[in-house]
Amino acid sequence: MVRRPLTNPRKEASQERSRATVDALVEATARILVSEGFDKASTNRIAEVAGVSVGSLYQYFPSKEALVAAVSERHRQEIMRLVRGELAKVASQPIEQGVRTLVAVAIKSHRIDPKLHRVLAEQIPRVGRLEKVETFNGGNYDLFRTYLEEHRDELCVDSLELAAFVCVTSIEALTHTAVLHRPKMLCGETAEALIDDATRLVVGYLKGCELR
Amino acid sequence: MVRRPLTNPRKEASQERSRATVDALVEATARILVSEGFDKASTNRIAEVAGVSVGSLYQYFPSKEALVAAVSERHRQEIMRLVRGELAKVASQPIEQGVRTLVAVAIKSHRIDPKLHRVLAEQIPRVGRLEKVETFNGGNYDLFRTYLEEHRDELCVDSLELAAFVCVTSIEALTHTAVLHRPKMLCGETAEALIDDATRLVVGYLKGCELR
DNA sequence: ATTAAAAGCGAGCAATCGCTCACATTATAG
DNA sequence: CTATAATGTGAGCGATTGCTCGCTTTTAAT
Repeated sequence: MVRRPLTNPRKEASQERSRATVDALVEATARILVSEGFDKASTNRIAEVAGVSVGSLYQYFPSKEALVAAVSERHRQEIMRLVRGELAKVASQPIEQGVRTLVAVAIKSHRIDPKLHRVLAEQIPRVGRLEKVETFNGGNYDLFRTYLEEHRDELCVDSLELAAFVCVTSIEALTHTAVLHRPKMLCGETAEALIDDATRLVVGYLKGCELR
Repeated sequence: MVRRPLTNPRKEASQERSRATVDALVEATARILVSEGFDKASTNRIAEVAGVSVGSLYQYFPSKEALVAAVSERHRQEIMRLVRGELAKVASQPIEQGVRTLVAVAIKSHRIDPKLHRVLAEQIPRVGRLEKVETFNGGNYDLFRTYLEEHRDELCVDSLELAAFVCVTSIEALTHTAVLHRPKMLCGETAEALIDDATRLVVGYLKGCELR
């Protein structure tokens, strides 16, 4: 059996020209996802918008899924960069203030590219290699867990593992749902009310021992 | 301009035979969604599995979307029926016990048909007439809000509206994520720990005044 | 028995999709 | 300059999709 010479191999971009092509493709995919939706993001259309040929597209991305995954990954990393930075700042602050900052940054992270965030959350079928796109929190659990460990003495919970899950999941859900489905909730003083309550929810849980 | 005689009109099933056809179609759609995924759920395949012809399918459902929407709606109503029933039982119980029961029922509701629930949550592109599928909580906010109103004196929150949002969103996210992405968390005593913590999270928020 | 409406059928059309491949162009090395 | 690799091209294939329409069968009413 003979290996086909050089047909399939999806290459890694090495020269500068090809790097630009790859960037254009990812960027075009993101733009189409936002402006036309997932259905309309066909490989032909992506290539057209990117200003390259379909052939070139398939030199760097083995499938349409791979392109969407690249867009999703880029977005996830932007969010992680923001969260990581903010978490470093509040590392030494007490729980009360730290959590409040994190709630604020959670909202902020949903505003990096809200339209893309929405499409990624609502229109992408999590299947095949898109299965692990899941939530954008993968690494956030560990980050927050580490933060909690450094404040162990302030806390009143049995398991930091479980606590991190409860806090991150709740904050993510509250901010995600608010931004996507309750836009009014983030206008004017209502936004403050949400941040207040979300903070109280989480801090009360982390510090309150009186119950059980 | 002449109206086409009887071509498009997607009819409401009136005779008994056609009712069976409609049921078979919805059931087939659900089965395919679960066993083969959204992509494979083509109208031709749905009709084949249902044991009817594509023509019959289009007599009752104007599009593939409509079929998926019907499946989603059926699932949503099953959940609502469960929640509504349980909420009636705890209506007169104190917050502490009521919330605990509701957390339990939230988990239970995710187990009505977990595989279908997962497909509906992860693979269905929320677009067109599927846009309002959203979460399965639409009516739950109001239900829970009513419950809170009847226990106003036990609570320590500014806005019941906001409180209902915070509680329902958190409980839904915690149970949803646990069932779908943390199956181990619901085995043995870990399940109790999650229920304990989720309850403490919500109750502490609803009753705790000491903070701010 | 006659008739008309209701329900069911399925071959097949038009459109689209993801993707390939034979070829052209551009860059790099000797 | 020449050779070779890297990069880019786009017509178009094969498969699939959502859906239509002319037709048959079943049911209910007269």
